Amino acid sequence: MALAIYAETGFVPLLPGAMLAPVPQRAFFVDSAQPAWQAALALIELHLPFVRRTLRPGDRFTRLHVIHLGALKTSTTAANGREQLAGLYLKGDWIGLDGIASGYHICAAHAIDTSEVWSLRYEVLLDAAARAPELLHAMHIAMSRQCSRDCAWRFALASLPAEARVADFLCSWSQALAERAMRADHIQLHLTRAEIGNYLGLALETVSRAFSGLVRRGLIRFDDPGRRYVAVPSISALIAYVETSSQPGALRRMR
Amino acid sequence: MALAIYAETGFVPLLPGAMLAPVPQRAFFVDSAQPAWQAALALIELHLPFVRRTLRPGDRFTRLHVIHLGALKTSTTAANGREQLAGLYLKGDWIGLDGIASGYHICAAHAIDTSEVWSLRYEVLLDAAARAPELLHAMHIAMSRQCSRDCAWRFALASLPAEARVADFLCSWSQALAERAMRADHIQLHLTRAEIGNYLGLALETVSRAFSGLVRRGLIRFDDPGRRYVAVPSISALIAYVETSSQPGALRRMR
DNA sequence: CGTGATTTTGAAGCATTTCAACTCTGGTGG
DNA sequence: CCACCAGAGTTGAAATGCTTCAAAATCACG
Repeated sequence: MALAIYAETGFVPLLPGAMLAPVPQRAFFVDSAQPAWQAALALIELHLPFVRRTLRPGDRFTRLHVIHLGALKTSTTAANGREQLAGLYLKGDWIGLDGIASGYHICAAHAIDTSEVWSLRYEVLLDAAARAPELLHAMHIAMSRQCSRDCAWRFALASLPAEARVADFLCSWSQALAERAMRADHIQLHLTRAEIGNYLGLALETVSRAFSGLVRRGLIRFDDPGRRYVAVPSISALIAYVETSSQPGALRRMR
Repeated sequence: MALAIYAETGFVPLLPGAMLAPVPQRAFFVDSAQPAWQAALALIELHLPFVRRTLRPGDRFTRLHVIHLGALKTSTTAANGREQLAGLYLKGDWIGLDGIASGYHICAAHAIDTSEVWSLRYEVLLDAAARAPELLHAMHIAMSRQCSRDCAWRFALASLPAEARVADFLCSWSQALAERAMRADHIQLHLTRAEIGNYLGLALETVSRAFSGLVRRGLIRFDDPGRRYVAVPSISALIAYVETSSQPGALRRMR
């Protein structure tokens, strides 16, 4: 795992209108070899002790978890009882990071496919990190990715119409599969239309119509009767569709 | 800073439908004394070296930043040039965490009020963290809070109608001020209606109408002619309004 | 081969966006 | 000091997109 380091330390007063600039510079570590999810799993296996356990539906516990296999969803339950899907997670993703700040987990996690999770105690992880800084960095990458993902998702939710939002959802999913060297052109939705709608802020009927629309455009295909296995003939076409759809109502001259 | 530690380490296979349960148990550290933002600033001051610098509007750089004073906004720019507000940050918040994973920053930060930022190199932070684990924990708390906040915001965006979404925005802002021992009943919006709309996924006219509606309900007041200083007579009333509004379209029986 | 859950589709209703006109604020220069 | 102007905010009316309600089709499961 080759690492390059950039950036310096500074103490910076800002005036209104000042700007901390974005993209093209590189910052922090740049991982040029192994994918992040794989590195995290390898490091954990190397440095941390495990206790093998079985979790059956209905069991409950609270810890920091790294997905070794399968797929999970997280959800929050609001005061009024409304449930809200918070995220979808695959191999190498970390779950439970939201609990560090408050001492309580905000989200519950549900397996949506046969899964295996490595469950860690936070302070054991920190101990191990003292001996293996890469392990710590792996955790930071996981948290950072989470933030980035949320950021991208926010963009979709705030600026895309229904059909493009569903398309974007599929693109993200496909990309997540590709990063894990899994088939990215066949997506198995382990979720109902209602759950997808909940996740995307749409009514389930709207999700259904969006799928139908995408099929009509030839951007996706359903090969199974249950309509839960999405085939994506051309991911780039799907991405292009999302991008053209984000033009409208482009929030005229902001700022 | 008294800390309590819970949870153990385990290795957990999951079946579909299995669940990593949520709330009521405590997890990880529970900070029972100093507020998180204050602890972070104190720890940094104690353990890290600073270089004093001035950043003028238009200057640009990329690093990890902790806000010592003021208010910043972050935004992303999509491929098609559309700008999207990503977040608002106050004293003690960390900016730039999104850059750890990819080596690139996804967001640009703009000061929306006179601000002072402490700028750190990630690897210097890690070095210092080896000697002062609390410092590391402070950073983890910051990242974790970021995730939690995004999660709550996602809820608002996906499930609240326009007027309640604006109300929720004000509630969050007010709460952020309260956590920092600042006046929480007078909010200075350093943002235009267009920016607020962009942030909340609404047209600027809708934001304006929502404000008018909230004034009509007596939930807020504008005391200035510019209509940028919001007075909130009763925060609890505002919160209550948000909660009653999240009932409808409650996404009938999900799952 | 029913039964219940999930998905699809249609039509009506509603919230939000869009388009457009107008007001107000704050800054600039005559 | 006042007139003017650009930017920001408000408000109305029409258009649109999404939700809701309703019903039918399909699938999964015992």
